Amino acid sequence: MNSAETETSIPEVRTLAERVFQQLQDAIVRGELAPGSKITEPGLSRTYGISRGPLREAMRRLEAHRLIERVPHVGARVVKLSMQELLELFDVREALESMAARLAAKHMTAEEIAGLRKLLAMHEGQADLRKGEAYFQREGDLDFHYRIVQGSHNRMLVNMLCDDLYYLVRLYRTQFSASGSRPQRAFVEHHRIVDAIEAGDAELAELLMRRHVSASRANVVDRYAATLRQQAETTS
Amino acid sequence: MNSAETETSIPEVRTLAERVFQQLQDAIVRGELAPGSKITEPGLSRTYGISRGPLREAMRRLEAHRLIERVPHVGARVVKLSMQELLELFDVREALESMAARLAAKHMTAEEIAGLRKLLAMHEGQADLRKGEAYFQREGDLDFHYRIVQGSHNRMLVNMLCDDLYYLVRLYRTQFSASGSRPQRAFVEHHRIVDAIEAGDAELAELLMRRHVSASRANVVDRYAATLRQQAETTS
DNA sequence: CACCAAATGATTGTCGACAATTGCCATGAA
DNA sequence: TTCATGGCAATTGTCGACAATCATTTGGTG
Repeated sequence: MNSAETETSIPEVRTLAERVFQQLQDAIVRGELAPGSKITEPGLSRTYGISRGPLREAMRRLEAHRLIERVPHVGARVVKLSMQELLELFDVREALESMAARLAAKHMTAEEIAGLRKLLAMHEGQADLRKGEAYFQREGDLDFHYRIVQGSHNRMLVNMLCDDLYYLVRLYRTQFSASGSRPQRAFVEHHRIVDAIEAGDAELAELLMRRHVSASRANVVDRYAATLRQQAETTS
Repeated sequence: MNSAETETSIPEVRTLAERVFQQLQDAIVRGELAPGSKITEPGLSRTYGISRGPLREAMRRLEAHRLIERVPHVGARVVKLSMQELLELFDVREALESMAARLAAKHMTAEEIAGLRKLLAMHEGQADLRKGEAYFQREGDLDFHYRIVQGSHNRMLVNMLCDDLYYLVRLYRTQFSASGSRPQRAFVEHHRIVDAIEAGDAELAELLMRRHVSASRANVVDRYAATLRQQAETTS
């Protein structure tokens, strides 16, 4: 929610390790740290001007969030993502987010639903202005899913999806540089999901969210296949 | 799989932090560390005879696994579990394990299915010998679910359920001291799930696993209500 | 020329100490 | 008696240094 533009001006976070963790997380998600690149403790220690103690703590947290991979006595490297792992992530999201939609239909308050409608209206306005520009749509899509998850009022689910998996989702988007596409389709699906939630139809909300994520997965598969085809043409 | 009985004889784990992490994890899950009790770094440092460095690393991992809760500059304490959080855990398990069953029906090999059948047969043999003794059944139940998850061949799912959530499940079992009960019912459901997996019926396997976890959740709710009633009688 | 082995360099794991922040307790005033 | 305030002790956060481990390179040998 609150943008993380305040770099080093105000020590919003209490501890050094927390701050460097957020900085590293941002750097990885934005692609500033190349995927698969080896990151070394003394190097980052010099870069961020802190000791290795808090840095190790930050790296531990990055590992827990699956943003880096560590092997004892060898080192850590930014996670290198394969297509298979991306599909695995989609399966997990399908399971978790459909459950979130079901719970949201039960527990979401009227105010939350109203905010959701307002969000969708704003997204469509932006989409009308800039067709094709997918960036805002992508962030908006993420924001939509984010709110549904929070509407489940299940803290464990919220932690899993919003604190752990969504950074991975954003990472996949930057690394595969695959836009969301599916421009209008997704909007309609979003509206239908909100309709089901507003009607308190948990089963329907769950089913629609499931199809929504599944369609997104299928879209990624198609785009990936197209990319492979294009690469084959370029090579030949 | 491989029992963790080798305490300190062979340094099976390479790093000290890893070892003390497993020890602490075991101590928490077994209830040796009281839930909600404050754990202090110098105290554990003296107890396990290691420095605070690796100990902090172990505590970070425990925090990532949701076994302890930390607040900066204040300290850490063993997670204190409420009924609401237990129910939230069940919802997450229902979503994740039903997806695991669906994927298992698609990807499980013949050998894995055969091993699953063998496991069920062994469980029933044990159950015949000691009716009411729920411990082995509980561990066996956990083992059954464990294998289904692994049968999904989805590494992300396996990590989430087997490396993160199952320690929480075991912790809830020890802290609420609620046995599995549902003695025969669960066995039948397990068999039906394997039947669906063997038939390659992903939809059915998913549905059955979903009902299975949901029924287990309802059972926990009933037992909890009974406990509350009993406490009310004792107090009055 | 290819392959194996030891040494080297760097990186990770571990440790003890210092500084900063927090919570608690005693003391004093209203 | 109760509340606020100050100081004190304990714990956490951070740092630099040492030891253990691994990857690489260089030298030697078949």
